[in-house]
Amino acid sequence: MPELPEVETTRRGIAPHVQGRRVRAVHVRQGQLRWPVPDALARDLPGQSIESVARRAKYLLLTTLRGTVIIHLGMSGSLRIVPADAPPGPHDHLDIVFDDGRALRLRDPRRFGAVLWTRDAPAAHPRLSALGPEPLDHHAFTGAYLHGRARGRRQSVKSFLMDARTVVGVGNIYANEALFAAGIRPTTPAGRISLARYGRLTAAVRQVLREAIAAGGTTLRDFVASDGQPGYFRQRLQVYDRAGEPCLTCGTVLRSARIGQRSSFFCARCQR
DNA sequence: CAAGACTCCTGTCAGC
DNA sequence: TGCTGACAGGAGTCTT
Repeated sequence: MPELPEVETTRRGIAPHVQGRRVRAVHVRQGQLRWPVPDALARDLPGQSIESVARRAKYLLLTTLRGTVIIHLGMSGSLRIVPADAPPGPHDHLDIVFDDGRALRLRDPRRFGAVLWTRDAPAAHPRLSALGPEPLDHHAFTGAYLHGRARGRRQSVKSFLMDARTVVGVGNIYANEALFAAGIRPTTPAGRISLARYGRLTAAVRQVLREAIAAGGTTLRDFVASDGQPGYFRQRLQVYDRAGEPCLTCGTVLRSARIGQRSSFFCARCQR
């Protein structure tokens, strides 16, 4: 169930096997994902070469000269490179088969993911057009940006940070971790946080995401990279899923709370 | 308008 | 052992 680091890990894993390859066929075994897989995918993609494998927010973009495949992994999706004749498992919904006899295979038990196809510029696609800045873009994602956007908002800073219109890619794990790293209580109204603290928050978000990417992401249950390997950031989590355990900074017992229907974890001493 | 609840789906786990 | 309910890394859509 990927956030930005897991999607980026997936992107880096599949890119060398996919880039420059020509698509031979598209096999859709279960087309009822978040949205129906469009018929145009299997019609237009075969014969095309993959020019690049990019990421915008948590979307993967496989670009060709004729259009772009847009893939979202939802909560439970993963992509693997497999021999095209490998028998699919029960949740292996879609294969993109390449000219080297291998395939990019999407597995997604919960089917919250999506595979879309657009012939226009992907940035203009309705799913991508209203997204906020990339968190690793330090020109766009600044303390001043967050502070200005939060003005007058009573929403909790955690929900504000997880809203893709504010900034993309920060899901539940990394929102919890970044707020801990910045020393900010997740329940604080977004509009009541100073410019200086937002500066610290943007730095914390970038730091946490960079470290998680370097560790290959976080595996809680079923996330695997395209080579089947889990991510190793779990052992570095400071607060996520650690309610009742001691804070690794000060020893205070960590607390949990429900914020916007999402589990939240914090240290009442380190985060104020 | 902003903010919160609800929804999609399957798997897993705690508690009885 | 088996059943039930809560919950899970997302995010679009609906309601208040």
